[in-house]
Amino acid sequence: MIIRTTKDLAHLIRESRSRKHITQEGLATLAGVSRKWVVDLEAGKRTTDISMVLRTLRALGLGVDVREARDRSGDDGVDLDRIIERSRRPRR
Amino acid sequence: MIIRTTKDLAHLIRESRSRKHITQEGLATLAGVSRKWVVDLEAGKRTTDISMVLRTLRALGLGVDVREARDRSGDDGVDLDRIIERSRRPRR
DNA sequence: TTTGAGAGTCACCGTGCGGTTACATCTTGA
DNA sequence: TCAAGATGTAACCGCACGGTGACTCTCAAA
Repeated sequence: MIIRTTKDLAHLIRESRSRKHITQEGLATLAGVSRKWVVDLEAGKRTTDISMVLRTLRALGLGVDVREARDRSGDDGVDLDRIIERSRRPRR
Repeated sequence: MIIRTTKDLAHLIRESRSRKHITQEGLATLAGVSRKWVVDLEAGKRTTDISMVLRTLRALGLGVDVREARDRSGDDGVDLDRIIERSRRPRR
C-alpha cells in the first residue's frame, strides 16, 4: 500500500490492527506508546512522531519501503505546490 | 530501500537530495518547512513530524510503500522488545 | 439485565520540537 | 585573495504534542 498522507497511514494501521485482533491498548504496549497516541494516530491526527510510527508499524509486522516514484507526474493528479501552500503556517 | 529507523531515513533523504543537487534551503522551501528542520532530519534526529516527512519525500520524488513484512522473524535479528525498552521514557 | 472490554474524549501538565536569527566554517569560482 | 553559497550549530521562544487519569458510550457475552 502506498502511503501519501497521514490519513492513509491511519487507515492502514487501524485496519491492520483489527485484522490481527489487537486492541489499541495492546498495540500501544507493543510499540511502547500510550493508548491515547494510538487513538490519535488512527484518528489521522496531522502530526505524529515518526520513530513511534516506525515502531508501531513494526509491531504490526509491517515494513516500510521508500523508493523513487517512477512516474511522478502521472502520480494521481496531486498538486504538490497546493499541498505545500495549504499546509504552510499562516505567514502572519 | 527499506526504512527501519530514523537514521535510515536521514541517509536516504540526504543522499537523494544531493544526487538531485538540491540545497537544504531548496528542499525546505519545496516541503514547506524550515532549513533547521531539514538539517535536523538529515542529522537523524530521533523525532520528527510524519506529515512533514511525507511532504519532504514527495518533494524529492520518493514514494513510501508500507506492506506486510513476509518473513518477520528472520528479518535481520532486530529485537523489537529491546528497541522498545530502550526508547521508552525513563519511568522515574 | 448486568458486566466487562474496547474505544472515544476530555482536561491538565511538562517538555521538547520547530521556526527564527545569527554566527562560524568550508568550498568554489571569479 | 575575496566573495558568495552551502552547511552546521547555538540560543531563544512559543506552543502543541504525548502521557496520565477519569469519564462515557457501545456492544457482546454471561
